[in-house]
Amino acid sequence: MSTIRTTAESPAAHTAETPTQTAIAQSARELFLVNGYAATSIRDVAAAAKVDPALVMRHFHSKDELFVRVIGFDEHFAPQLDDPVETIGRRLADYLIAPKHAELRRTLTILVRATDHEAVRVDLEGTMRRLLVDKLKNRLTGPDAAVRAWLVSAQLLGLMQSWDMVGGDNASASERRRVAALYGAAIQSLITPVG
Amino acid sequence: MSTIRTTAESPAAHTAETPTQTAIAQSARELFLVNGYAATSIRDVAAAAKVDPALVMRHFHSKDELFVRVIGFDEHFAPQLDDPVETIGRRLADYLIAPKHAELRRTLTILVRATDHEAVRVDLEGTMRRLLVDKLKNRLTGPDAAVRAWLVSAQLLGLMQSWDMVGGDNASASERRRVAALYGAAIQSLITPVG
DNA sequence: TTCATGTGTCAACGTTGTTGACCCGAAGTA
DNA sequence: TACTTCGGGTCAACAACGTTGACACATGAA
Repeated sequence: MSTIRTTAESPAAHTAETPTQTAIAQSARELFLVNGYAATSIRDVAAAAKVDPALVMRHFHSKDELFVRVIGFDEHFAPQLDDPVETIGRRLADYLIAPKHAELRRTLTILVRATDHEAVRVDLEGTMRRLLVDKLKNRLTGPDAAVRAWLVSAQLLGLMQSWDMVGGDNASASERRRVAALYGAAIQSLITPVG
Repeated sequence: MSTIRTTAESPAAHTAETPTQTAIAQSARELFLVNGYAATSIRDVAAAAKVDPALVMRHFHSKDELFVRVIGFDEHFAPQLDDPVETIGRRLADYLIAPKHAELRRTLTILVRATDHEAVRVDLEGTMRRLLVDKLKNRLTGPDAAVRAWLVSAQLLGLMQSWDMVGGDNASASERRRVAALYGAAIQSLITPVG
């Protein structure tokens, strides 16, 4: 957990405006990433940002909205999707599994876990479509391009879920390579099917 | 939603003992499946079962424990795992996507969504290992059998998550066939890898 | 009888997300 | 100048939540 760092370029810094809003957004992102959605209260966020709990509501309207505004991830998938189609699967798996992308993994894991709340579910669906599915769809040839792109995003979300459950971040470099090779091939089978 | 039915053979009926416990368990399962974890309160469950809220706690100790006891799924994967290894991927995809297995899909979806709570996460990991990963692992030949079995379970959970997000239960029969063929092949690429 | 045990009831606790009334200083307008 | 408007910020309270402890009652064992 302590390896998670909220960088200066995190989405929180982009969407907030006043210093107070920025402080709330950063505190919220840190607490959500470490403790998850349910275990983070608005009062916790307010205390960490040293503001009144009601002020958090004034600026972000609800816990759902605060979470969605602050837990976004941006443009992480774009570079891999510009690869030659034959290698996109492996590149996506490599990227998601790389030690340096622990914060992205954590973000996706926390996001999936919060989908019990409809607003989060809608946001995650939209973000995955915008950042991954729509772009990937345009690179695909052959039938069912849209369905195949969706199934790739399903694979990625499933990997994040299980990766965290089995403590994947403790895996050795060689284990990571094997997972990347295996899961990359499984993704690739949707990008360039043999049938 | 209204298509979900809690059958007489649901796990709730097996683990409960007294009539009161059975009534609580059945009400809880129905409400959790329809409304999800967060949107179902213990008071809701108690009202549906016509008992005192405190009695729910007496019998099930906490909301987490109630959820885990009541939302289990049993032996759904066993038949497919006895297939010839060459067809397990397609069979798993077919099974999960079949209209008649809507309650299993709903169960898995709700379970994944509740993994924000650690007790649920631990239970889901254990159940997937017991019902799928350990059995599948023994059928696999070649290197990394355990890792490959885990990645298959990751694929299945991911499919459930995305299937619900895009409203898969409204898909036509031909769309289901295409998804089953495509995703089945992706699963199969982990069961019998080419490399 | 007496004791223990398990079922069920009731009122309350502490915490949660959320709201409405209020205060204040800055900015605009007459 | 005086007056209004508006957004930032504070405070106390609300209803709902998961959970607990004290209590009542029945059954069966000793």
